Order: sequence, then C-alpha cells, then structure tokens
Amino acid sequence: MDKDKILKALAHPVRLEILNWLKEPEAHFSGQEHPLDMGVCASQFERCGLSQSTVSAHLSTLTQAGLLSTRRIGQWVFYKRNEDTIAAFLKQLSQDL
Amino acid sequence: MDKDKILKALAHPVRLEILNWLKEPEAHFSGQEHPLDMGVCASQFERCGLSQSTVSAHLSTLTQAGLLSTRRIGQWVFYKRNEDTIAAFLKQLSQDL
DNA sequence: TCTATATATCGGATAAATCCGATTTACACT
DNA sequence: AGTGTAAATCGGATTTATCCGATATATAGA
Repeated sequence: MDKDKILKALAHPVRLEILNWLKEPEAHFSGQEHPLDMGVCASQFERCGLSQSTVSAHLSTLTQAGLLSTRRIGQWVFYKRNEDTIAAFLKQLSQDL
Repeated sequence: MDKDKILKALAHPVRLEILNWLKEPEAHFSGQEHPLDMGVCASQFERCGLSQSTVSAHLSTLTQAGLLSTRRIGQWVFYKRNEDTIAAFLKQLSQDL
C-alpha cells in the first residue's frame, strides 16, 4: 500500500471519475455487452472523452497504485475497484493526515 | 473545499511531510524562538532540504488548498494546520472515494 | 531614512505528466 | 496462416510541476 503513489493517482479528475463510475457499474455501464460482475470493460472508459491510449494509461496508473484490479477474459480486460486497498488507504490517510 | 485542489496538494512527499510535522509542533520545532501556539515559522520548513523559495511555494500550495492557515506577526509568517478543512476533506473523501 | 531579516515573487532550467496517433501485442475465430 | 477486435506500448508534442538563484516586498529597529 504505497500512500504516495495512491495520492498521485488520485490527483487527476479523470482518474477520480473512473473510480467514481466504478462505484455503481449498473448505473453507468448498463449498456455493456458483457455481464457487469466480470467488471467494466476498458473501452467503456473512453466516454471520458480521451483517446484509447490515454485512457489505457490512466487505467494503468490506477492499477499500479493498487486502486483497481484487472481480469483478462479473452480479448477484453475488465476493471473493478480494489475495495480492500481503497479502504486501507482511507484508513491510513485518516490516521496520518 | 476544493477536493481536486487538495488531492493535488497532497501529491507531493514534501508537502505531506510538512503537514505531518505540523501535527506535533512541539516534537519537531521545539527549537523555535517564537512560542509554538503562534504557529510554525515559515523558515523552519527549510529543514526539508529545499531552498527558501521552493519551500515558500510548497507552503503556498498547501495554503491555497486550504490545508494550512497563516498569520503574519511582524516580519514572520506562522503556519498552522487548518484542521477544519482537513477533517472536511477526509470526510468527503471517505464518502466519495 | 538606512540597514537587517523574513517571506514572496520572478525568470528560467529541468523533470514529470498528459495527451495523441501509430504501432505492437494479445486473443478469437475462420 | 490470415483477419478482426481489444488493449498496451511507443514516439513525440505540449503542458504542468518542481526547483533554484536573484530580486522584490514587508516589517523591525537603529
């Protein structure tokens, strides 16, 4: 749990938005072809208005920070929030900050 | 309370360190000439190893984000944590994140 | 008013982050 | 093997952040 890395990952509005969308996948990604319990497909996040490569980089930043977990199924990669890490981070921040 | 601004302000280890030092001024700034209940004098933070101008900029970033409050007394500027904003930020982050 | 000290701001160099289009890699299906 | 789709990576342009030394501003006191 790298606090500095997580804080850097959170310091961008689009990445915050992605995390926020993933709190309620049903509310934001109901149109997805695949069942939502697999996670949300990477391409779905291009709705933020950025290019595929940029979105991929943001997803990577969040994943590297431990905030998202990924699962490849076939040619797709599905993303979910890593609630354990998020909770641990919030707990530590509440103590440290 | 600008959450994005605060997250950006927290995304630097030196600024986190400054906030951390200010949690216990007695423990870290006992050598200060002025009474600590005024706050901690700006120059004290140069112990992070950065130049005066850079430290001033970091303090400004934290202040602009609302995380620090300042008080000028004579030629000195004293800094304190703004616990209200910090608590409000943590509360909102716990809800939003 | 002159000098000394503390802090803020300016100018500019370097480093890091952000973004895109193009390419590569990974996988599925003929 | 060959094609199609999804995602990651590369190369490079632009922007933003970080940092310093030098200068400007603010205050204190002789």
